[in-house]
Amino acid sequence: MAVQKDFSVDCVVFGYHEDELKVLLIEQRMPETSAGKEKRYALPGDLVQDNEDLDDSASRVLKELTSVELENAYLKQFYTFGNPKRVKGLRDQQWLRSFRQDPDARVITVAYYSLVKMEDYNPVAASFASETVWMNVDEVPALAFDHNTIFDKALATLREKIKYYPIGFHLLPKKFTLSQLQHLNEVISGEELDKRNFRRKVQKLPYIIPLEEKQKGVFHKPARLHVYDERFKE
Amino acid sequence: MAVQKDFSVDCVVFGYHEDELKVLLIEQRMPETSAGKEKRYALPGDLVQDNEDLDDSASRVLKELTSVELENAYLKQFYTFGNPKRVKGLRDQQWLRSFRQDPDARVITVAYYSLVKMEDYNPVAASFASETVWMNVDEVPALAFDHNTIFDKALATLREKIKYYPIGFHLLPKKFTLSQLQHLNEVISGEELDKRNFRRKVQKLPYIIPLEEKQKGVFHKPARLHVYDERFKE
DNA sequence: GCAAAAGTGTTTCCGATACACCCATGA
DNA sequence: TCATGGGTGTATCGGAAACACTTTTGC
Repeated sequence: MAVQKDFSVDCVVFGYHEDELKVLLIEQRMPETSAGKEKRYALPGDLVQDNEDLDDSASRVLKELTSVELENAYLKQFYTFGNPKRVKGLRDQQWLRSFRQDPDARVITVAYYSLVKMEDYNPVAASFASETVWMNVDEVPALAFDHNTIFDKALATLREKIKYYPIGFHLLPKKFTLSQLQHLNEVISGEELDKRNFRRKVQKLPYIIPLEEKQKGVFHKPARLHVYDERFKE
Repeated sequence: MAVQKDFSVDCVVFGYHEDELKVLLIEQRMPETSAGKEKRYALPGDLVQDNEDLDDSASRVLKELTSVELENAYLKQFYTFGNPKRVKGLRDQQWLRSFRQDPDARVITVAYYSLVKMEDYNPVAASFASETVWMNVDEVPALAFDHNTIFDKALATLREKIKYYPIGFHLLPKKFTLSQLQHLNEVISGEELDKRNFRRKVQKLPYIIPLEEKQKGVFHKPARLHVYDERFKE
């Protein structure tokens, strides 16, 4: 008899807060009988349901996490992981035996990455997790299954993509200042940018729209706000 | 009882010959009882075997097609297709019922694209296909399953990638002329390039090595040959 | 000698870089 | 009034683009 097979999706959800790039992790609830009781984190994900398309499955995972309708979330498939041993670790097996119908199934997972505006976002614990946290991307601990591999590839993909395409906006509030945008770019690319050159270049872009509105309640000269013209959404 | 599931890989194999970009298709052998008897083409692909990694599966498909050891073939995963209806067309079902154990299984397919040197390549009919052909990418007919969607995305991915990364070499003979390289770039990108500017730029690249050798037996001034330094392989 | 493609330099333009000071606000 | 980040202009450099003629070979 052939090995039982299953499909899942996993989502690498990026956010940005206080000049730091974050990723959303769930704390994996371990079974009572489990040996190690320390916390363990995983990427949010789930089995693909019968008759459910892959993109819909990823959207559902995201939606269940936030209990918010994220009508326009940026969510892209980026890679599929199918190593036959990817769910065969000891603790992975313990978890699967408690929470999955077919713990011995071979599971390949289609991975998505998502960029969200953290302030719109209110993640809640899903049924199979006890807690969600935003973790600094530099401080991601050892994760369940092959999720470190998935996360690393997601981050590399994001960095690669942002070199050529202006997708960073999805991480910022609707109205943002040019400094916020610059810091975001610096954090993701890891390079410092010259303020004047950056502003000149950005202001030339057709999809960055300056508003008349200014920041309020700040401790210094208030910055002009800008919006991203969503019609350019890739 | 849940729907039976299966994984497959499909390969979009690109080649280049006489200034035209080609794709390798297999003629799908239809069952005797089949209604329509006309030819139908499909991308090469197969089910992923138990305990076989995805990349290995794609390599195997490529190798079976050519019966040649392609030690260094350029072969990259690019997208996964999992629409629940993707194998539910009438002719698709006829084919599956004749050639697959679980014709009703839901199959998601991990798609790869490959760049090969056509002159090294000697594709043979695999057991499930009667013939293979190199088809001009502009003349690809209606294919089996969702293979037109897969092909379109592969071509888009190739065009996108080649904008920034020098992967075209994998399509050319080991020793090539700068004109061949220029034409290749023009065909893939769809844009004409200035000869002098192109040559200046290319000669500055560290991974294009000029040889002392020249073309022979041509009807005009023989061009200098160049090689791609494989150490730069992406 | 002619057809066919190879090969070669210079000028112009534009975007990328480097760099330092004044401004508006809340405390 | 001061601390904080916001906002601005110019000169230089280097790569990108435009452009036409001579060379080598086989026939």
